[in-house]
Amino acid sequence: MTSVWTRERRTAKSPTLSRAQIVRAAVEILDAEGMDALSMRRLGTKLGSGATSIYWHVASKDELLELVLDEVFGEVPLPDPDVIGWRDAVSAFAYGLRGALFAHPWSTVLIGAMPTLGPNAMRLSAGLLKTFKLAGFQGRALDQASSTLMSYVTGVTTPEIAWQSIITASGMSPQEIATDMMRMLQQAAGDYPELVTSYAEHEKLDDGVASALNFEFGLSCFLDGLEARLRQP
Amino acid sequence: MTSVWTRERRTAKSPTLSRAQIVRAAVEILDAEGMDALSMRRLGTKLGSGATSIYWHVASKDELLELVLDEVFGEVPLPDPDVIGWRDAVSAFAYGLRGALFAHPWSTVLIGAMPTLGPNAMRLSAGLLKTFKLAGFQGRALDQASSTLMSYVTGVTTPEIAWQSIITASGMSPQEIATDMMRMLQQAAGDYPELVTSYAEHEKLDDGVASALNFEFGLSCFLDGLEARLRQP
DNA sequence: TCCATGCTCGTACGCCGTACGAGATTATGG
DNA sequence: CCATAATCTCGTACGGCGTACGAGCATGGA
Repeated sequence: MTSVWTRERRTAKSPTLSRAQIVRAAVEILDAEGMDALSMRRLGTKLGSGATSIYWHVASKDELLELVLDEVFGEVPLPDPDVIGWRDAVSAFAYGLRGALFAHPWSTVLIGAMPTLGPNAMRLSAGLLKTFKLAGFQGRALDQASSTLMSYVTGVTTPEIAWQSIITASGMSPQEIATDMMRMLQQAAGDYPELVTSYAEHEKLDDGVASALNFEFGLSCFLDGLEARLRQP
Repeated sequence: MTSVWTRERRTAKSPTLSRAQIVRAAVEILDAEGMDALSMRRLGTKLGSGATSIYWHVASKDELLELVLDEVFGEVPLPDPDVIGWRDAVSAFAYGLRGALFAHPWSTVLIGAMPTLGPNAMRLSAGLLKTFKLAGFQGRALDQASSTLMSYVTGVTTPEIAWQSIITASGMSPQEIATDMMRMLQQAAGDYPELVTSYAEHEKLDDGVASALNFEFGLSCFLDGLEARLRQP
């Protein structure tokens, strides 16, 4: 079979181990030490059980990762468009999703590697769909608007997180990084001047601030485009 | 050190093995059999050399993967905005990138996992920057427009590819898949009706067509938003 | 001829995911 | 209250992984 979500659950009511516990422990390890640190043995140890005991509750490590990813989606709040209007609701949702991904930086690599079909992911999709429907979208455009928005958020957040992870993992000072970057720009064939100025532009800001501005920029462009489409379909 | 791109190259002029060969062979394995099939031993065998010989040319498997990812970016054509205008150039670029990612479906998981700082990635960034500059963007907006566009393409392509990979990997008929999907939608708590109708909508089209329409939709929304921003900055 | 340098590769280490089946625990129903 | 079945745990083992290490080989300059 192909995914946790497309097969019936195991009955499972055990005192010592449960899916929920396993998933929670896995998230803790991931948050604390990242993907490489998560092994079934390690997880077993953390749960105070044998490594292979986990396999009764979960078919494989991949399946566990699907569960764990859906857990991240579970943290995303779903604002009510009836209260704050569709555009603010979409925007708030986007920021919420972005926040959840940042809170669990390992999640972005999972998104590319497996289906996002879990109940929490579906809750989000349904909520977003409802929001866009309220805005006035219908038919194919409705579907497209909501799936595009989701993809935009993950797409733009992914490299931000990758970038940040590299920096914190390398433990280098901003200055050292800048030196390396310059060396690289120089040695790149062609010596693109646009990139240098663009990088310099970037460096004037704190990384977090630059990220946020970037996110806001793309999001509002996209929403503007959507809104225009709403006026003349 | 943190990335292949931030350290000086090894001199390397060998008759029997070279970076280029290694990378090419790796891409072939990946294209033919996917990420899981790529191991250093396997790659060594394919190259007719010892597995560990590779390690003179490449510091680690991660580094190899960085090289391999940049190879994908190398396949993306960079249209000339002076000839076809900025908007068409951006659009053509977006489709080109999308095509390259589809041609190497393993590439999307790499994007989330490592820096994209290679010479080919930089060539693309620089070209895009030049295009947007010609369109009239400047300062921070210039940088934002181009990085957002890049992220949009990867973000929207990633789940499409993931979805497609799952389907082809499972080897199930479309009918079986539909059944599974319905089962899943039913068992999801709440039984979201929006999702069912949205899924039904989707099912009327060929998967490839639906993907393409979706991509075009988001892209043109985004470009509309950009264009509006160009008129009143 | 000898040596420095560039390059290959066999071996080995410590991990990994997980198949398997024997055992422990709990629930059932006679 | 016991027997049997279902549920759940886990030690062992297998094959494969990335790669550290150092001995070996080729080559070209002194």
